[in-house]
Amino acid sequence: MPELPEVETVRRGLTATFVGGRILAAAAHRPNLRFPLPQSFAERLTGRRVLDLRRRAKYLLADLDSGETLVMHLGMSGSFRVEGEPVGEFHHPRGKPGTHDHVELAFEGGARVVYNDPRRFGFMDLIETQALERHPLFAALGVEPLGPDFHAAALASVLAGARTPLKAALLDQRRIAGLGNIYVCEALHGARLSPLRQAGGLKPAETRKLARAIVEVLQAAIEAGGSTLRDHRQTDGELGYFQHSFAVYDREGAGCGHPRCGGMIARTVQSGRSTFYCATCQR
DNA sequence: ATGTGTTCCTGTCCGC
DNA sequence: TGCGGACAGGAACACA
Repeated sequence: MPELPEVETVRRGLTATFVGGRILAAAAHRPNLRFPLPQSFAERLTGRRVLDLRRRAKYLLADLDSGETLVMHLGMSGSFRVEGEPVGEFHHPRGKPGTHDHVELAFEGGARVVYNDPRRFGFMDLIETQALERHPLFAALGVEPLGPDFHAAALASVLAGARTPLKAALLDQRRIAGLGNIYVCEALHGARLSPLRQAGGLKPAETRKLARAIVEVLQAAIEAGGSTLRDHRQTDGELGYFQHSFAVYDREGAGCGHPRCGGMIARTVQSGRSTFYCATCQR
């Protein structure tokens, strides 16, 4: 599910509860998500204060006063919700957790944060904060598209020489980190570039258009609370609504929205995943 | 080194 | 209404 805008939306929604908050109790209702949860997961969270809640690519990072960081990835279907509950208690209506509620955190003051993930492609880990950047999960991640280091030259540099299709290159988290299937399709449409183009073959003007389109679509999506196809919820349960602004994603057969184009949105498959684009104006 | 296909898991939707 | 197949926001992994 969640790409950069959805994860950023979740980060903002959890900040009031997490940052400065103390975890009074933690519970894992199963030993694994996509991967096994780390040793003594609940114990290492219990009693900890959260110093900061950050995002890197599609990862949420909660820095703890123990020197460890709780790393959270939402996979395809992960979501968080915040509920008020009696302090330190996990009280379930029928005496057991809700369907696909896998991890719960009870905060001082009564807030209860629940991680739900039907497909269980998400995962959590506890990693020494000071060693995060060297950890295999993060060491190879590419440039942060909403960060200060992202501009046309940076994009040109990570695409240089790549003979893979533009679509695949933009999905590659080692080149640029945080884009997924939706926002790659949307950004390529915004830049009027074909997803089938060879990634290393863009002209400078095309690279500039693409860099701008990426930033614009991500910012607009964050403004809208992300996109809800099925699972994504903001932490208060509200839907995202950027899906109403899609130009191409899941819009096969619809008209292209670019002025005077008149083309029709097509769907094709690239490396096993749907690509939506306008073959008339995306060249 | 680089590229593509398969896999993990559950749920939903569509056609018959 | 039921059933099978396709498909879904990710990304590690195995292979050509």
